[in-house]
Amino acid sequence: MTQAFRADARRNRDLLLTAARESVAEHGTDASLRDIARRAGVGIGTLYRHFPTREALLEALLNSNFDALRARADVLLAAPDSGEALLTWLGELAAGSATYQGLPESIMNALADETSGLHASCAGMRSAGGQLLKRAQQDGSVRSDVTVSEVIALVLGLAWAAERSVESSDLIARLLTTAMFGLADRGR
Amino acid sequence: MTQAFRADARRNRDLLLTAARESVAEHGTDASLRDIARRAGVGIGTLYRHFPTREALLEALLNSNFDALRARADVLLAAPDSGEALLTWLGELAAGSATYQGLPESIMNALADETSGLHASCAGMRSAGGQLLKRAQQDGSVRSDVTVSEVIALVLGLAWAAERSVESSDLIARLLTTAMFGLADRGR
DNA sequence: ACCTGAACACCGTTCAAGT
DNA sequence: ACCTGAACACCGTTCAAGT
Repeated sequence: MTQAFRADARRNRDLLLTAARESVAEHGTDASLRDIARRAGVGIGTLYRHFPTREALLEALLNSNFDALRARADVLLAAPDSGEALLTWLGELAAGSATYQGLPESIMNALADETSGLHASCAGMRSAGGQLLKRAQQDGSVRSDVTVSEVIALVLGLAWAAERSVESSDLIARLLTTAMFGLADRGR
Repeated sequence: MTQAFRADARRNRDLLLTAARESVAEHGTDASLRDIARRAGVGIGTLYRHFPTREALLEALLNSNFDALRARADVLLAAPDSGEALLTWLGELAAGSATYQGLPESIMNALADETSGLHASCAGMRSAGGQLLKRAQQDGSVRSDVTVSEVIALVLGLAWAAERSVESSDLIARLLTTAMFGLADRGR
C-alpha cells in the first residue's frame, strides 16, 4: 500500500512530518504551518494536500503515542491493584500530554469535536482508560460517581496547568496525587 | 485625579473598556484588539496608548473582580470551618475565572510572568487565598504539603478543562469536589 | 497631550496555473 | 496526480504625521 503513492508524494509527506516534529517541538502545537512547509522545503499547498487540517498533521505525528498508551492500558488491566493501575496510567497520560507544549489543549479540543482529525485517536485513548476506570470502580478503589471524560479532563487540566507554571518539574505528579487522594486531610 | 486627564482621553478610555467588555465576552481573552478599537470607534494607536498590552486592558476590565475575590477571602477567614471556607473560596475563584473564555489561561500566564500587566492583581488574589489555605492547614483540615500556587494551578486547570468540555455546566463544581476529596475511594 | 491610520511582518487558507 | 506560490483576509505592533 505504501507503493500506491507516487514516490515524490511519499517523500514530501516524510519531509513534512520531520519538519513538523521539529517545529512543534520548538513552538508547540500551534506552530506556524508556513514554517513547517518552509523547513520541509515544500510549498504551503503541499502541506495542505497531505494534511488538510492542523489536527490531521498532529494525528500523523502522534498516532504511535496513542497506540502505546492504549497498549499500556491493556497491560495494566491485568495488574493486581486496580486503583494503582489507574493512577499509573493517568500518570503516563499526563506525561505523554507533556511531550509538546499545547498538547493537552489539542487533545481536549479533539475529544470535544467529533469532526477533528485527532478525534479518533483521542477517543480510543479515552475508552482504553475507561476500562481501567471501570475496573477500579467495581473494585471500590475509586469513587463510582465519576465518568472517564471527567477523569481525563481532570488529568489534562493538571497537565495544562503544569505546562504554564514556573514550579518544579514534578508538578504534574504532585498535582495528580493531590487530586487522587484529595486536598482534604482526613488523617492519612 | 480623574480631572487630571483630558476629557477626550477619558472618553476614549471608557469607550475602549466598553468595547473590550463586549468583544471579550464574545470571543474570549484573545479577542482581536483591532476589533475592540473598531467597536470603540477609535484608532488602533489610541488603544495602545491607553493600554500598552493586552494584559493591561484585561487588568482594567477585571480589577474589580479581583478586589471582590480578595474581599471574599477576608470574610471567609472568619468562617468557623476553615476547610469549608477554603473550598468555598476556590469555588468562587473557579466560577470567576469562567466569566470570560480564556481567562484561566490569562490568569495562569500572569501569575508566571512578573512583568505582566495582570500580575499584580493575580498575585494579590493568590496571597489572599494563601491565608485561607494556611488557616486550613494549621487546623489540619487540608494536607500540609501543598502550596498556594499548587492549589490555584489545580483550580485553574480544572476551570480550563471545564471551559473546553461539552459536559454539563456544573462540571467545574464536580471536578473541584473530586479533587478536594480525592478520586480514590476510602470509604466515605 | 492625544489621536490617527498607513506600514511592517507575520498568520491560515484557497485555488489557478503549472508539471 | 501532485506541486507551487500568489492572493485574500485577517492579525499584533510601531511610528510619523497631524490636531
